[in-house]
Amino acid sequence: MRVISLHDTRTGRLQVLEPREPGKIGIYACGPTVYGRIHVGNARPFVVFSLLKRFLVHEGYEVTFVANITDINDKIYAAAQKEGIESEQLALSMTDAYITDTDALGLGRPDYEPLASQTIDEIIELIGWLIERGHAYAADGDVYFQVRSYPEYGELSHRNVDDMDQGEGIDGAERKRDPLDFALWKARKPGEDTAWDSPWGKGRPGWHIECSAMAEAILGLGFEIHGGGEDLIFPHHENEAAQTFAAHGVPLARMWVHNGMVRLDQAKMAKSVGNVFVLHEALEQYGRDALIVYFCGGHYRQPIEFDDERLSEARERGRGIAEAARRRLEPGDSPVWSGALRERFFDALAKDFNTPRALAAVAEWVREANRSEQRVGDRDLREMLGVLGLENLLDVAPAEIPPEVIELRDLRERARAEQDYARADRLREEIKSLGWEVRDGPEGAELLAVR
RNA sequence: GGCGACGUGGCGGAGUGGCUACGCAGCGGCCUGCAAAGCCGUCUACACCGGUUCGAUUCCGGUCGUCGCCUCCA
Repeated sequence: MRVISLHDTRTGRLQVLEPREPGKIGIYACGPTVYGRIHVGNARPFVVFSLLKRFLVHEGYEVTFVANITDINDKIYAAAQKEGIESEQLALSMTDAYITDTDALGLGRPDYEPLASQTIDEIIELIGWLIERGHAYAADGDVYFQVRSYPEYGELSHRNVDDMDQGEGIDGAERKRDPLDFALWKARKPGEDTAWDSPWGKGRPGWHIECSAMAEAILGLGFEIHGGGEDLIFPHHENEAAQTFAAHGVPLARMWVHNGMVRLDQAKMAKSVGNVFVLHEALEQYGRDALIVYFCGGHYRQPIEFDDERLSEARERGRGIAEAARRRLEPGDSPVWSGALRERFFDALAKDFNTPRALAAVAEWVREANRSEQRVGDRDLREMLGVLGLENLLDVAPAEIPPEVIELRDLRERARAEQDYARADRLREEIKSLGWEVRDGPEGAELLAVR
């Protein structure tokens, strides 16, 4: 097993991955709040942590990957009301859409995808602990976490409680003992069409508590990797960390790993900014291969710009790999030169999951194969690409060529043999108009479907 | 204002105290009737100003700029 390290937000440095139990890793990555179709930005953590899991599995770990779905939230109420439907119905349909959209990424599903609405008992229990330990208080059916009762608050996001701009007139302000306090439980408000019974009356969980509860319920305490977009560091993850430690005296997670933002026009892609590109349209336009290559083309912690040039380039890179598979690869063991590149690939991933470096090793592998005189065994490349979810690039299905295209190809071959190149070129154009490209090679003319 | 990250060749994007990243595009060449694909070569960068050092793109300080969080947010 390689030594694997990742950048931990809390300590601000690379940290060696050390499991609680040898050989086992738990990953919890915050998923979306389902009140609309997800956008490319939402897809990044899904991709990053799905691929990280693949890598850890490849390295021999038994990995449990949890990605929650937040289906109770103010935004859901608001969006449902606007559409004139029940919030439960909206959450349900958007959850379905989320599954469909992320399925299309072709990376499989996380091992668990818990819903906030199905973790209410655990949430209530956790809040109970917090009250009992003096870290939370009930007020008129709401329950708040008392930030100043927890001295470590701010540890994850590296901020000082006293430095924060506080006390904006947000709801519940008059019930809070301190503007810093945040809601664990919110009493039902008029217009809200879902609510659950609790010791504090009918209501629903606040935003952060559900993740603490779901993560603990599935992965237990002190699991290895808690992840998500870096915009969640504060307050979401800070609050999660605080709640769990305050309730149990044990850290929620050992390591906090955050991905950078996807940007559109130099600004964070976000529904609130209004500059979103929805995932399913990106998938239709560029294909999942291009999307995956695009995400892997930048280090997960850096921001990446979403634009046509970058996506087209990613598609081109994917095409190049598939092209090599078509013309040079065959099933079987890879040549000796492959070993060093394979090592470079996995070493790159072991050191803070450096996918751009890993992709560089792939590129060199492909070039090496292309310059080979004979066919090359694809085993190592398949193994490498498999970790990035791109092994399908190697499975080039021989296309079904329509008879009329073959006929034109034969006519062209005859014209070429007769050195009637003008005719041959016309025939090529004709073939092209039918969606096929002719490539003349030593073994005759090949036909390729134009993508 | 506070905290954090970043500024690399035409465009992206890694990385390192001294040694070719890599990709895409361009250009030249090989191959080829032409084209495409592929291969070879080429374009040799590290915001600015100081400092440390035999030597800094890489370490330290400052300046300028960009972005993220501090309120919902992947």
